[in-house]
Amino acid sequence: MPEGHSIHRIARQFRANFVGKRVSASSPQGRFTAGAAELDGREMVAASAVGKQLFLEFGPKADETTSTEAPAPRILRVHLGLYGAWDFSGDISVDATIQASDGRIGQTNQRGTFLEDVAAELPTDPDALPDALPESSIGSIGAPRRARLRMAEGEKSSSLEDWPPPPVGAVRVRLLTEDTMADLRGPTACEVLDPEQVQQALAKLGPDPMVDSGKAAEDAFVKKAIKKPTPIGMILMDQSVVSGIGNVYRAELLFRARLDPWTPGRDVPERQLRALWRDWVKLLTIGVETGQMLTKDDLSPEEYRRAMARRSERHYVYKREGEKSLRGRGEVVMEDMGGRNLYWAPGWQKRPAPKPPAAKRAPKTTPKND
DNA sequence: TAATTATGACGAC
DNA sequence: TCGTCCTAATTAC
Repeated sequence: MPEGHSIHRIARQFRANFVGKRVSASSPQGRFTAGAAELDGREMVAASAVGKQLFLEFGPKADETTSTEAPAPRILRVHLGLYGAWDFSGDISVDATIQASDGRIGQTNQRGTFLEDVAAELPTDPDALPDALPESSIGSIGAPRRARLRMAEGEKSSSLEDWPPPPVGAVRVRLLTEDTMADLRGPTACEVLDPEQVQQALAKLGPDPMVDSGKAAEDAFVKKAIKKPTPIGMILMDQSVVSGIGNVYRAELLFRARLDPWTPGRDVPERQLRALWRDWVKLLTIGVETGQMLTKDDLSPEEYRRAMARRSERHYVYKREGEKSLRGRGEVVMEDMGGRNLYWAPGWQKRPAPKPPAAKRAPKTTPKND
């Protein structure tokens, strides 16, 4: 689930429902007891995402405010890895456009109740998505899990006395305020850092369109990618080159760019690298606003409705091996690239001609043939 | 009930 | 290039 768009949505959720509140931190699973104790009782003062990493900043402990030294903020850094997830419950302030485990599309209300009838109000024009979604969608959770549905169903019989709900499964960290709760399961990274360590973590990351906007960000991506001998399909997954792209967005970006994933970065024309960055900006924006990795953009209203209902209908090539109905854009194959499944359409995605070796003094006219 | 799978990243050779 | 870590849902048996 978690490519870059999910993490930005999770950060939004924390900003909406946790920042500015005092937090009780615990580790029901027991694997993060010391870290939780260090955060327990602090106020969450900021929440942000860079690429696939989440940073939750906490203020000083109560007894630190009297200390002569400047109180050190503590930052919880979380990386969800392949299957980590945050589950929110309580007075979660936003309504999220979500897809339930059974494929239904709808929204959640403040206590996670699944509401189906709002699906009809969704815009049918994919290009209109980022601007057309109602304001209430901001701050929603990431992809829902069955657990959220159970929670929603349980709401009917539950009462306020059940608060907080008992942890279900292996909860690494539970963050609890008076009226909201966040449970973290299965992260690949979860640690408490000081500000300097945060800077070190950030320094390893390439630009993230949600954080680094404008030409400087695009240039930073191009500058790194254009000199690498590595296949562009690997480069897009390299978080030190560009942040937030995972296996789905990688495959879809390259299909949309008509670019052979095996093309070495240094053989990709600069204008095509710039186009890749701009398409990433577009796809990430849609992802953050909708919570879905919607990577097709030539859909009829009917196709759009189907894409919202079925994940497989949202992508051109990801997990579409054997797919032949690409409207003349070839057939999808699956290959291994660096230990990950790569999906692409060889008939459609081309390798640009390698650049001619750079001459010492580039002649203005066409060089003569020897 | 067991095996498989996953939208990730790291470290040992 | 491997193996490893972490969890839950899905699929196979």
